[in-house]
Amino acid sequence: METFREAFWGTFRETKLSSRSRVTIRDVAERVGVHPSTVSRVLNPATRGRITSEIVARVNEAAAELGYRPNQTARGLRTNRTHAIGVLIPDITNPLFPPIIRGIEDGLAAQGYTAILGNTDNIATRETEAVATMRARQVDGLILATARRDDPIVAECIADGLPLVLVNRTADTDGVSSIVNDDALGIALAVRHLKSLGHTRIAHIAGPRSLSTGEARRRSFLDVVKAENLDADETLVFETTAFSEDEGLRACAGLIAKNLKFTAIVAANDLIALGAYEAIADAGLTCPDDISVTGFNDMPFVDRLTPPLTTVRIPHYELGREAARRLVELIETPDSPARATMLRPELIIRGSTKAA
Amino acid sequence: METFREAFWGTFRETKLSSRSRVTIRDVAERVGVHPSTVSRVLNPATRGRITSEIVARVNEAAAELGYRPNQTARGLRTNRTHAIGVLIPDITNPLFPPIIRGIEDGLAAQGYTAILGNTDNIATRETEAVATMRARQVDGLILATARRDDPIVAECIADGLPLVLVNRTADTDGVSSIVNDDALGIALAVRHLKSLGHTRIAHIAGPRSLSTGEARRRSFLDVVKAENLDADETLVFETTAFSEDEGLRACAGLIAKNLKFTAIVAANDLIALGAYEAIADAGLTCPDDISVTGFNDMPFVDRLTPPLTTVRIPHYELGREAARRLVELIETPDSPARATMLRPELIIRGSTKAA
DNA sequence: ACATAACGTGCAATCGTTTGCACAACGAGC
DNA sequence: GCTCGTTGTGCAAACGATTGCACGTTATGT
Repeated sequence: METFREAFWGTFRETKLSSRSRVTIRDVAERVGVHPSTVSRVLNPATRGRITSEIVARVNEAAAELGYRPNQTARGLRTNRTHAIGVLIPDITNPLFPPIIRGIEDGLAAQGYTAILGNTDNIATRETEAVATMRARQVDGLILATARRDDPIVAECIADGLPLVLVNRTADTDGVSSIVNDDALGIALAVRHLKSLGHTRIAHIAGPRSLSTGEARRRSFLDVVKAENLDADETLVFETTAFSEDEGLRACAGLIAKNLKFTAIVAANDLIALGAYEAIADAGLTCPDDISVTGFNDMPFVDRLTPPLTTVRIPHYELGREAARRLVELIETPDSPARATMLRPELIIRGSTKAA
Repeated sequence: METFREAFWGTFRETKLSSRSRVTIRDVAERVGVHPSTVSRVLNPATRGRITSEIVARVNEAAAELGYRPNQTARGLRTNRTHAIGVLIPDITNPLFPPIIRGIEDGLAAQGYTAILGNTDNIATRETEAVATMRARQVDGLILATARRDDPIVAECIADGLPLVLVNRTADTDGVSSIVNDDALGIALAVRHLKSLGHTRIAHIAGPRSLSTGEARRRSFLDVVKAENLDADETLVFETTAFSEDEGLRACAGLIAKNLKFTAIVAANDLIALGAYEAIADAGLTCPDDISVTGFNDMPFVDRLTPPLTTVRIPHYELGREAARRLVELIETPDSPARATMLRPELIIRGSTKAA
């Protein structure tokens, strides 16, 4: 019987050899003639110093020869650290997100972490489900680009002590780290630009108030319009249910239909601005001759539109990169405090705005 | 001493409880009063049938009450399956890729797998490094959007028996599964469209020959031009070193400078077409009045350019989705054969092409 | 009613690493 | 030359789940 098992395991090993994660720390140890733990210590920079340099050399050599690759799964089980980070975004095909994600990935990779991505389409159930999946995978932390102002997931993570950083959008919950752009400043730049062009009746197509970006931009719009002594007519603010082109179209069409005599629109983001472009064309008007439009985000390719979109540029890549850096800090420095960071936006003046 | 350890572990457990993967299969087992293996069997759909339904119910209840979440890391160590897939792409900020990635993720998620993303910027060293990282993480398979025609990584994966699917680009290696679009057909559609508009001298700005897309499109262009009895002048084909806007600009400028009297350009992809737009404008010409241009891919927003780009639409999302499906098949059906699949592209006629 | 099969559950080994502890061997101090 | 520190390694127990095997129970057939 023993011979059978021997044979079985023999072939099994062989099969495995020709396929997956074949060589283990044990194989390396055997070849060098030391204990597996010694190999482990050699491979770990922190404990390497405790081992005779000759053995270090021989272990490294053997590891290289055998093509040893540490098994992160096993390591993760033992250390309870996977060096994997869950990244939740609404939808990767929204052009706003790729640069942010790229920043996150670069930032994480630089520190030895990798990202596990999940698209949630802004659907709450998919969000909780995605978080569950990530946690089952034992991620060391989470970066959310999906936060709502009142977000149970954020609350849950904080309660559970799971390192968390919000990016792009933040939540009202306090004690949460976030990297967002300065929405208030961005809107102020846009409004002042329009004022300098002589516009006095400016409309705002706002995003959903359930999102920090929608609310902060709307709030700022109202404040700045007042501060700058422009027509502060609340009917000029139209609230959408999503930051989408369709909603922008619907909102702008509504605004035009009400015949409110505005000469400029501050859109809460670029997609809404795109919708506004359509609505303006549909109404037989032209941008910027009849109505000036500003966007928000400076998504790729909005400089190629007709007319090129005047918009508020936010540092997408840096947002992501900084979020990654912050999260790793949170993970590796046990009692680092939660901080909310705002990055500075910049107004990019193009062809969609002109003198009233 | 024992008391100290007790105390230590006590607090440790407590700390852990309030933070990470707290409740294990053992906790559930204890509460129900059964052996951990029984809990495991209940939780595994395949073995659940072997357990008394009353115990199944009690285990499920206890698991729910305790908020038990299986630890994928531990499971992966034991089963040697992580249900994680490595996805390598050149650069997520290239608008071509987000829809593909979205397709991949949706396809994987539908079958219980998750994607680990890596950007390689078409740099070989980053590719091998990324693959090493993925393999260290014990991914169950790889989807590559980064393949070159002659690609050592592809060869390595096949040699090692690591399930692999190429998407968008393929490799010359045989025995590899791939999901790509029908490049030859796409180019044929573009060329015939231009011929039908009366163009006879058509230029082609080709992509790198080291990539299957670059080579297949170039090859097809030459074939179709000949087959359709158009001017088959090899000097009308300009080869770039990358599928980028810069390269498109450079190539098109070169073509124009040589005064070759062509009236249309078939660009190997949309970014190259964008570069061509610039070069045409720089030369004081206009598209499509002086030169018609076709692209390839139908990236988001090319319908918003001036003029809107006539291009070959490839089914990005389906490409990704199908790649995911294929990979899972490869993983779960041991001896499923490698297949190369081509999806059908479609010509989208817009404003960048007009009668000669 | 008895032998046997089928069924349900427990036992223990295992996946590949890490790490606290124990313990040799060595040089140094007296 | 003996003890005491270092220093460098080995040992073995984890981490949390899966799974072949064994065993005790109950149902089945005659």
